[in-house]
Amino acid sequence: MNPMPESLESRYDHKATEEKIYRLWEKSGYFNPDNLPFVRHTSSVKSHDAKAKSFCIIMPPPNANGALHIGHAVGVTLQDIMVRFNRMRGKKTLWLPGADHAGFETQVVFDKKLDKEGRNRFVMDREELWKEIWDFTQKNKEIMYGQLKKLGASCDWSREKFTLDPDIVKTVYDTFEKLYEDGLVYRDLRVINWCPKHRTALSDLEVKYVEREDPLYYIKYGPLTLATVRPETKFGDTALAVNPKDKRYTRYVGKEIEAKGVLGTLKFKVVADEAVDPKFGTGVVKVTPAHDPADFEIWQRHKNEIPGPKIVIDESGRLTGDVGEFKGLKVAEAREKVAAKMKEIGILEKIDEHYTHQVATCYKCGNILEPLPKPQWFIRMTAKPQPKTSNIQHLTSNKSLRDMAVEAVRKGKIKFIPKRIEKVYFHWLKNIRDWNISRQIVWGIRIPAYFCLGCGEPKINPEVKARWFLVRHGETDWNKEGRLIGNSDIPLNDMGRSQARATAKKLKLHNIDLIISSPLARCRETAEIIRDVTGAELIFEDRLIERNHGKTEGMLRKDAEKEFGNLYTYEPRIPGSEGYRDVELRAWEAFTHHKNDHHHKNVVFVTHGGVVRTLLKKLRNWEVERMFQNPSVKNSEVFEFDVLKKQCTKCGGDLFEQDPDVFDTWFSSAQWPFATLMISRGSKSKIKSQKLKSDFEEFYPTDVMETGYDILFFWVARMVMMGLYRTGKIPFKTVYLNGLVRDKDREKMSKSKGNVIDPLGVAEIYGTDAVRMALVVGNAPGNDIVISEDKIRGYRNFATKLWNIARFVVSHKSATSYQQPAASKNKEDRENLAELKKIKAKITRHVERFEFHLAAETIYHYIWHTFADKIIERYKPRLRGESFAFGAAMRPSGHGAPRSGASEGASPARLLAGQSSGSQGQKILTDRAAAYHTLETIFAESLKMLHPFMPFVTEEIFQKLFPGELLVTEKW
RNA sequence: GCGCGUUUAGCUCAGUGGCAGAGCGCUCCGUUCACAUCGGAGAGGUGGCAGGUUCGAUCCCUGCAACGCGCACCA
Repeated sequence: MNPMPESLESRYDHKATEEKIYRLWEKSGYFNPDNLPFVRHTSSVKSHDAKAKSFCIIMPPPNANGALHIGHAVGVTLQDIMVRFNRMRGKKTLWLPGADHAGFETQVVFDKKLDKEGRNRFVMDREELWKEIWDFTQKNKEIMYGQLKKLGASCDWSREKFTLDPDIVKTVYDTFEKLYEDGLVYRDLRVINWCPKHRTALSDLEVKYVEREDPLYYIKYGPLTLATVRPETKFGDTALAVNPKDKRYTRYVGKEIEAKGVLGTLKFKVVADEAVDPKFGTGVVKVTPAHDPADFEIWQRHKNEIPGPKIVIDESGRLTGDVGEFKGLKVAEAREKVAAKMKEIGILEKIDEHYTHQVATCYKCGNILEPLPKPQWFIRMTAKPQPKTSNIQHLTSNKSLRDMAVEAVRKGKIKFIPKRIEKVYFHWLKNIRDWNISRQIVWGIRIPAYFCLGCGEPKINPEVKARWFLVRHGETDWNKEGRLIGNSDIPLNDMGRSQARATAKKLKLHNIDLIISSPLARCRETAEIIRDVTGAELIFEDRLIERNHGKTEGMLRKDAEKEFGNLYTYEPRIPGSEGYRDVELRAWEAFTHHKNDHHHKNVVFVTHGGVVRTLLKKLRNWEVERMFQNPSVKNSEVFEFDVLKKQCTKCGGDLFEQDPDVFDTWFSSAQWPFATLMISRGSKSKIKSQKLKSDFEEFYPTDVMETGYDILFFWVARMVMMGLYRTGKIPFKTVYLNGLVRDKDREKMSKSKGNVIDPLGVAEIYGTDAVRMALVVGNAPGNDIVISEDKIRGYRNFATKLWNIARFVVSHKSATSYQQPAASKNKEDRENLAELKKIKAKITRHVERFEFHLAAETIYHYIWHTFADKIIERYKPRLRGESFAFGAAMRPSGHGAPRSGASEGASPARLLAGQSSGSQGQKILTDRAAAYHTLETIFAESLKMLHPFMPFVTEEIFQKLFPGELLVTEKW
């Protein structure tokens, strides 16, 4: 027998309740599918048993770079509805939570933070910056998880994953390696989308085209005239092109024409290419392969005829190279000045001032993107795998990634809700191009590509045996003053010591075993600081001392230069000095000697600027000129090399340098469904011996992927590709796409517009349940969601209504346990229970069909306008024992009495003495019990049906009504 | 240019081949024992426009318009 229910407070206090209830759920452990109990059958209302035994949703990991917004709340609510519903139906239900490091997005957020602090990542040390962002995301992650709990997310926290967890990173590396082995990933020089502000490449998806009106310049090129909006790229022109069918220009094709240019006379060859539209402009285009993707392709088609990319714009969007007086100007300034100059020298024929076109901009900062030629890693979307090794057994499919993704949906293995999204999906895949996955930022998963120092051959995901570092000593006073220091024993100054400490701290992350240092004071001190911080062994090596400057030692560099000319020569020039050749000889001898002895250790060489230079030359196989062109080594600067277990297959070298770039976050996100589930939980032998299924076997393919339609291409399509590629199976069976949340004026919410609704803020005011309900009702799949505080308030009122219904029901509760009552013979009871059954079937159907908005509205209406307004009102007389006095509902038969007699002490205060004796009194009593039980059954079922939508208030009431029971695992 | 979506009450949105729905807002009435964070009653829609299919269309088809979105592009 359960204890008597507590009476309810007069008001529902969501603040006190929500936290308490979430703790109760967590304590039960039922969010972890491994702990789920056998489902009890407590209801007289039948529901069909679920056929499938498990149910799994992988939560789209929110970005760990800020608080959750209302869009997250939509997703969390919809997923939680599905998860709670399926759990209540007895399925082994897993909802796996996580967080995304969100490479570029987080980098941008962090850049802004740095900017506010007057800092800038481009001058920061990689490791230092990484550590800071790591701390930043970890902090955000914890806040975010707290927010998910506040939203009632019933996910399994024991399986929580972060996209930078080592096991996830390993999976991502393995995928990259497999792609490489299958010939589906390659590194190539292409003209890519470059954001000059963020200084990184972007994928095609991250480009936002905006319409702009710009002048269209008609420029005379010798006998021809062409139109361009970018006269400033003229310096990078390497040819002219016309359409092969354009008769006007046939006679020029293959010929070289001479043209007057801003910087003098130019000669260009004219090529014929289909890409040129004869109807646009004059039908002649200039070919600028370095700064226009289309021109780059024209060049590739005419490689033998015309010169390749000639770079005239740099990474910050300024003119560079052979551009005369325009050097250093930003693109926009240069455009005007070049145009003015053209006009001046009479080659500007005319200007169409109102030419509208689409301009590629950065989707984050809105700056105009600069097409630049850069070698990047690309994934082939439309090519079949071509394994590098002859062993093709490991191939999961012989189809291109694109074709796999198309087929899975075409064959109906993956269903989209709403269905119309399929068309968009197919259309995108049809036109897809190779995916640039390199990003020139620090925050992310660093690409596991190592380039052989000897020959440049890449090695993917190799085993690293040891890391070797070249470090220049910290600053000395002579450095500061600009004096040449060779073998003089000048100590570090304060700055030098602090530089050395910073470097030491960084090196500590790499578990240094050995420090090999030049014995000169400035190196010795630096090395000792590194030793003290890292605890590594320190030895000295005479062959690492600085170049002997001979007569110039101790002189100010400018004075020395004045007197002796160029100081930086391969052969000795200054009396008594060494040339770089001499330094190179002895330094390389020392390096190889120690490498033989210590190749398995992590080693730091502490040495001098000149020595580092010569070592870099040898290591990187530079020509002599390249060594001198390269900027000089800064005090305490570090160069890292990796010693790989296996030698380079091409040249036999074992020293490599890792690609500094990181992956596009979506590359790792694309692997999220299987990466999170492939992680071994407990020992494999345990799983094997107990014949337990691993998470991957149990839950993959997952059931539903619920996310916003705005990341259909970014994420969903790529998950399908990567899932199929790695596992041979689809990652999920159904994709449910929700809309974007808009404000009352249908504006997209954004921080900059200031129209954001903070879901946690309004939850604090109106309760989480009200927010969830407001986000679900009227929210058809794929349609944008309009939310207002009024609507939330409306559902807060509903929670209050529910609470008051509970107060009424509980106040009539007898000392009965919650058991299945015998069927009431009372017509009214039977009719109401029959209607309840219908409503339940309807709601079940709606939820199964992902029509959550309809399910929510149905239960809302049933509870308020049927149960509360009609049923309760009609039952009031019976509950008061008045029904017989009016000869109402119940037939004069006692058979309908529920098994669990509800007589003694039932609703004590309301039992009037006169009615509790005699046969008439008995009938009244049994009718009251039947009425109550019907009411309680309907209410309990209503609570269940509402629970996925409004979990907190329903659980709280359930606790009061049936102390000791848990609604969260009640049988649906 | 190609494609997609939307157009229903004052506002924001659901839904259905057969008397048109919700929330909020509005009007009137009501604080008696679940509930004023409420209850009761009510006003309010030629369902964008024009055709077609049908016994019957808000729903299906065609065209148009307005708004929104996605994709692709030529300098």
